[in-house]
Amino acid sequence: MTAPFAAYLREHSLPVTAQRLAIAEVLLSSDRHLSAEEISRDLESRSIRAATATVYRTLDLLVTSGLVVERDFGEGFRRFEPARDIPQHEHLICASCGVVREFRDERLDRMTTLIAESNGFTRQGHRLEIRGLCADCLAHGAGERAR
Amino acid sequence: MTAPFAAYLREHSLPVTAQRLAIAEVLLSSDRHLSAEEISRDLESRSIRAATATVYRTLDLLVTSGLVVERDFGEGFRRFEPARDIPQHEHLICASCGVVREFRDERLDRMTTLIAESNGFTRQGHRLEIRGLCADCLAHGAGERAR
DNA sequence: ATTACTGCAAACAATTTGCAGCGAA
DNA sequence: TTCGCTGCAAATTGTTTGCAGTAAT
Repeated sequence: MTAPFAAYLREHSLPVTAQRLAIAEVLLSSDRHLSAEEISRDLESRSIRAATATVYRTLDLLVTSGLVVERDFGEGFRRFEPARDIPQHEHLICASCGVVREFRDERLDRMTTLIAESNGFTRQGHRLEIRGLCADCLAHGAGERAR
Repeated sequence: MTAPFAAYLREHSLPVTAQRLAIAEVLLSSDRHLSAEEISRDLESRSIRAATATVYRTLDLLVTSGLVVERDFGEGFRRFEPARDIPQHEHLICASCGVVREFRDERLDRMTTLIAESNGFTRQGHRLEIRGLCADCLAHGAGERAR
């Protein structure tokens, strides 16, 4: 899981350290959108120690390497997810429990390009978030991780 | 411009103070998406003094009153815009100069509702942002207010 | 008179930075 | 060895909160 990151580091003659690999491992093997704090906690639970600053510095590296993408769901902090192979996708966020579901819709690229053009802009990218209630939260009562 | 806010305050038996009116005036008469700091600076330039805390506390009031909406463009701080009468609109943001242009597209409501449903979610709302270069920045060289 | 507001400064949370010491290459 | 990394703590930034004093009702 961490091989591509190690490769990236070597290619750029940057030290391949235990902390960097551990952080990459946690994030790259996860299928969730993790915050810096969640990564720190995960490392702690695995009895791997890495200072907060190191986590942030490594996240920078992972983002510039292209292996990880940064997300901002307006929570007041950032989240990170493995880039995987999905070229562009959108997020469905449960307003109650916070679960994030990804989806892809081809129409959006075309649509946003047209909208941009009709406003005199040249499109570079877009971001769509849908908020709502997931099936679970709808079935059971109020959720927990609300915001 | 500040009349509806004064009305709101009176209806809720809350003091109508000079600071509150000044902050509402700055924001409600603006057609931009202002940050708390920009509002503070604007007040300063008009020689009106209001502490940062007061600006934030008044912004809370304006948002709960429904006269102002809060936005998060992932800049690390929030922006506020008068609610006006536009029920729902999206943002086109210039990646170079930061200018924000609003647009509306009816299809999005339907489209996002369907997408949510096909993923087992009940749609509550959505947010679409398109990033690109505005006509000006495209014509002239590199912009200034990049991020 | 009440009650809520205001400014100020301290408190906070997420993130960044400076620096001495440690560890890859 | 030589850089660059790491931990730690201090610094930053956007925002919130506690409190004594002040102003709106």
